[in-house]
Amino acid sequence: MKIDPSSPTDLSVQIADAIRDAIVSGDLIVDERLPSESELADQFNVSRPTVREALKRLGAQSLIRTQRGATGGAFVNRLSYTDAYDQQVTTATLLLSMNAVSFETACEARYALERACAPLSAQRRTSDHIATMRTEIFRQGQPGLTDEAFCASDVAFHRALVDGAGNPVLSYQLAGAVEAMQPLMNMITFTARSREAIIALHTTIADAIKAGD
Amino acid sequence: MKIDPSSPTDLSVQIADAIRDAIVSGDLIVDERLPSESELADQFNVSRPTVREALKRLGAQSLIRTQRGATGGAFVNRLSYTDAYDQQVTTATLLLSMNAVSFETACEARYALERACAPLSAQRRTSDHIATMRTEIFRQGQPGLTDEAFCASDVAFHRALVDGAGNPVLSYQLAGAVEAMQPLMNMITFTARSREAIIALHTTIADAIKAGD
DNA sequence: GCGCTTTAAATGTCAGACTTTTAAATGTCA
DNA sequence: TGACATTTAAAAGTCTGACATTTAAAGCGC
Repeated sequence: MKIDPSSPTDLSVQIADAIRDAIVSGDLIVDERLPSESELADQFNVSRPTVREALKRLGAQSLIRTQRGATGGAFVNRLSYTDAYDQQVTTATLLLSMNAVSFETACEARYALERACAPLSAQRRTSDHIATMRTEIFRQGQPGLTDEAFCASDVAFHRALVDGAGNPVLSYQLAGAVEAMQPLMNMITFTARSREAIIALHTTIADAIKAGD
Repeated sequence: MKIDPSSPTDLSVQIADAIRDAIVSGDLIVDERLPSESELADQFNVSRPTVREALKRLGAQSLIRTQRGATGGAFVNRLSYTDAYDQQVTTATLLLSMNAVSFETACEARYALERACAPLSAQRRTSDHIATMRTEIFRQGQPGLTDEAFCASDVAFHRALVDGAGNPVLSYQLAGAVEAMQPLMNMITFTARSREAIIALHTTIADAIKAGD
């Protein structure tokens, strides 16, 4: 692992990239302990704060975790499904809220992805998933429900549908599309009529999934 | 924006979260300049290195960019599609390489996602997409092609298929599944027979897309 | 009015010290 | 001997203050 002090790129970025590459390429394996900050500073011939900034970058990407104390240090992190999921949701939310993609595009993507999940979900869903879907449909039919609560319930319904497919990669992908759309959907006012239409659609879907179709 | 100095959580993490929330919630808008590091240090009542570590975290997530010089500083970043795409690929690659999800699961997800894209792609693909697909199929049929090159061509084929759908969100989602699988696929040896089967499948797909079906 | 120089503001980097946390080594007592 | 308390050392977390570098704008001379 080498860096170029004369490069215009920040040293902390170079160091972070060097360590990241070592992790991705497998030179550093999961749960392995990195040298201490002082040792890294010596290795790269930079100061400790610079090393720390690099480590913070890696920490932000969940590539490492740090522990204080005698046996502490920075450890290569096993990227958990939950971490990846959170990152995905944050990224997708920003993409939408900053208008990098339009609401319509996201809607279309969500619909297409759900169509892809439905057959798998029909095969594998447990009774829990069906129950969740039914509960949410019932909730959506309650009078006096705020638009915001209606949206939240809608998201919960779709998540149950996707989770039913039993494929974490799909759940993870759709999480971005579904959850990221929530803030935008909260700005929409649903009429009683449109709510009815949505509930009817949900009911049809739930029935089909239950029937294994 | 407030932090709790008595909390066990690192101050730099608290600060990063506070600023991130301000961005996501819209309190800080795109291209807005954050206060200088010294000012932030005063506001949060911490030292400048601590603020810097927080900013590095945000920079790693592409939430801000920094500029040096007189009018420099940290600016709220418009998350570009490209940035999100790169992050997605990195995350997905790690998920797979660290065995958080199995190769089979990823394959299934890829297949399901592609089925979702195919109808859209059939409608919207340009002749460029078709041409790319044909080129890659031809390349795959070349004798003497290494397994690695065969994989790369396979990835290119699938990317053309997805891009044909003209939906950046779908392209972005599938990018993770497709590109992340490449390193694992590179470890597979393809027999002449299995290559033939794959090429035949690709040809069928390309024909169907071209026919608008 | 154009172009060069100066200057100030901001980030990037460094050095060294101190604080806090944590676990292991050591010591003490029943 | 064994369980518990104490000490100690290692490491991250934080702070202070300084200097280097970059960059754009203000100032100046022609």
